[in-house]
Amino acid sequence: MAGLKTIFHIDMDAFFVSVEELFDPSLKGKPVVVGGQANERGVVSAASYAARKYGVHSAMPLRTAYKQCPHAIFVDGHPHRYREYSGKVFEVLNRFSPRVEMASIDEAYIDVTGAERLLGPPLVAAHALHRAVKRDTDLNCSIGVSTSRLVSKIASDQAKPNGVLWIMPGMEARFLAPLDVRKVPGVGKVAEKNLNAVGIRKVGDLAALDERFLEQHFGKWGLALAGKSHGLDAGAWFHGEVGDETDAKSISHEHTFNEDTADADALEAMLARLSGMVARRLRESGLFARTIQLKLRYSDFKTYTRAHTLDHPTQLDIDVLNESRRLFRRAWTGAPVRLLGVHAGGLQETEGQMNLLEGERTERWRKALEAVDRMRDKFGESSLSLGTGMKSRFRERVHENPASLPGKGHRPAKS
DNA sequence: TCTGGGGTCCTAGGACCC
DNA sequence: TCTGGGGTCCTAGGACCC
Repeated sequence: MAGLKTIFHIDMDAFFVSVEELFDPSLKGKPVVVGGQANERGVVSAASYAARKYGVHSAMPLRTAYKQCPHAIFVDGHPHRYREYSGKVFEVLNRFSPRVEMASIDEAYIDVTGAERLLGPPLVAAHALHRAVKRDTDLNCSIGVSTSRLVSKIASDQAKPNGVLWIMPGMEARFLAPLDVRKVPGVGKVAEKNLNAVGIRKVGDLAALDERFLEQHFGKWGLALAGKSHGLDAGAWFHGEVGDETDAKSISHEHTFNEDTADADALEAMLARLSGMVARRLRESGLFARTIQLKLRYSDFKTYTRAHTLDHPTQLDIDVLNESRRLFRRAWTGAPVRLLGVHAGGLQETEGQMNLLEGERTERWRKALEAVDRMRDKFGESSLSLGTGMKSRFRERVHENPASLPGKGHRPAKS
């Protein structure tokens, strides 16, 4: 048994709904749909168990959810609330092990290998954690315990709602065998169909196959799938120790219009807003983007992306906007647009080589924009805007002299 | 059914280089 | 003449996850 790990996967039950219930207890026990109003463009972010009885589930269009369950209560999402409670969950987990990894806002892994003397046997420790989460956050979760991330994640899913499931070392394959292949993380609708087409329905069917067969049919992905069917962390799932920091690979923002629009001014104003949001997050995380990508979706849902790699990586609104606007003007057919997106990739921590003039220009802009960021923090997102969406007199001033933006010496008194 | 928003990873072709 | 082989970067698209 030496070398075996003990990994917990903690998954919050109906997380967004449960947080909303804390703020409005009258929602408890009722069919609740979080994500938007019944007649809005959008999808279900989370559905209460009462709503799930009517076939409502996450990712379902809101209008469909309304048809399935007209008496459901539709609630707008509150991301800041979910982040706050996600932080509370993290604090509880962190008391049990320093090796914590929030895999998303509502799920986490912790590695408790070697903590048996401190926490007791795996199942005892898991139950203690389950109680601690409930006591400190007033939220239910489910916990899977095993020797791998993969099996623990599948186990927490099987334990729902509000349960704990331990798959003892050596029992992994037997636990997985009767489950549908769709339960394996990484197997979605398309992969499920492709696997079914060659007669594979259960994880046990996968495990019984020669892995060379899977590699021949499905390539690298198939080989990783063979490993997963035996309970191993394989492929992209095999990422180092629990809690290892990984650098962000991209930053993006996108917006779906309430109604499709072919109004060039409105589209470019949105492009300016999205570019500003992306650039701001680049500055906040101290990153520079090498590649800017535009995303364009038309009424028929056909989606196009156009990317360009810059000579000099940037974190400035003006550069992100200039590039995304150039890509937009080249790509847009003039037809009504459903969605616009701006994406920054090829992220790095320095801006690299630059000549003196460019360096000075960049530095002036960076300082000005940091001042704008601070202003927005104080007075709200709409207090200042740059680029297309900006009031024209303000735009002139900025273009002539970025240093004249509110900043040092011009800062209004503290409120 | 009429399909959000923020991500990650993978594939595949062409350019370009040695 | 009639076509190499690998490596890396760029771009576009798609599956998948929460």
